Amino acid sequence: MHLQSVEVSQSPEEKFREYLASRPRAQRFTEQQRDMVNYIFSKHNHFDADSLIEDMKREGFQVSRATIYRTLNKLVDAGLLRRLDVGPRMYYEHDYGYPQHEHLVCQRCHKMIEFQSPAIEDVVRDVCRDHLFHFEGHSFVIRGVCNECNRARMTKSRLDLV
Amino acid sequence: MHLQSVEVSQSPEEKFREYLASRPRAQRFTEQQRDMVNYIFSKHNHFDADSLIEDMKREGFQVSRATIYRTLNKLVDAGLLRRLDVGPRMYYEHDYGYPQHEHLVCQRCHKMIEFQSPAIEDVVRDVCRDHLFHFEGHSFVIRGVCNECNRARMTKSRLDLV
DNA sequence: ATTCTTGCAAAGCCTTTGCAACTGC
DNA sequence: GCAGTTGCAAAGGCTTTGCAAGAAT
Repeated sequence: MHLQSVEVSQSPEEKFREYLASRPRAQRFTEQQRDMVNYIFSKHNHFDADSLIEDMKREGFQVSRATIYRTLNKLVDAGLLRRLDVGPRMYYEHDYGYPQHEHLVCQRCHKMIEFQSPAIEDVVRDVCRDHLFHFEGHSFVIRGVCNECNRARMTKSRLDLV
Repeated sequence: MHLQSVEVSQSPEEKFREYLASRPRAQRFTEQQRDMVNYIFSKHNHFDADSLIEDMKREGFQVSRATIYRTLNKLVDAGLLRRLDVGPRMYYEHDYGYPQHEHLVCQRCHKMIEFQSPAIEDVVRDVCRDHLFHFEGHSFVIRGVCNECNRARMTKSRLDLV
């Protein structure tokens, strides 16, 4: 179901501490931040700020909306999370320890399916070279309806005919 | 600079009228809508709602924010415009009479550079087939810094060294 | 002790919407 | 004249932020 993880030498928590310590003015590592990093990296999910808040609260963690947003931004800066700018809200996913990939997004159930494509990496490299464009990142999203939702729809329309 | 246009048999205005007339309950074609269609298709630009309002007002057209938003949605439904979900606001570009393409987005000057890539079309087709995914659309955005901004930056840093 | 983080609520930003007046057909 | 459109201002949805209290180093 998931793509294969990449070898990493530090835990996400260690990597985040290192990032915080390396800032021009050292930033602090708090309990809530530690809980967030560990919670996020204990799962492999695409998530948004709201569902993270809801899930962590349900599991008994102390989290506030403002701190979630602030820490998510730091985690993106630190290279631990990737931001997926798809639709009206931001989604996040593991960056650290997880390979570059692209997404299929189902417009009915909002599931995200990951896939890897060397061909796309090639296109990115060639296009940036041709345009003397300094690459910083890319996002590739295919929108549509996943197999399950499609089957549900077909079953329903067959029933409608009866 | 631009990609080559595609042959079309109707004017954008005609195509929009046809779309409006074909709705379950026929919708009306108003003066402000006509002005918008003609204004938008008289230029080739990526634009957002705000800049469209500003530009049209500057050229003496009567436009209101609510109507701009409402009409942009209709133009997307009608297949005249494509919506580019990049960054915090929506951008729009011609769909009718313009070929499918992808974008490089400069993070300094926000310029969008278009490019076409058959390889990407192939990847889309293959991936959707493999995942039994019903394709509805895709978006591919490469983020980075364009050549001009890069040169400006390099010139500046050279000056800084003096 | 100092400086950063937190949490609340308020503000910001973009987009949508309720409603009364208006207008295309 | 009916049904859809407009324009205003208000509301909505998501994210950021000012500030006073609290915590990390």
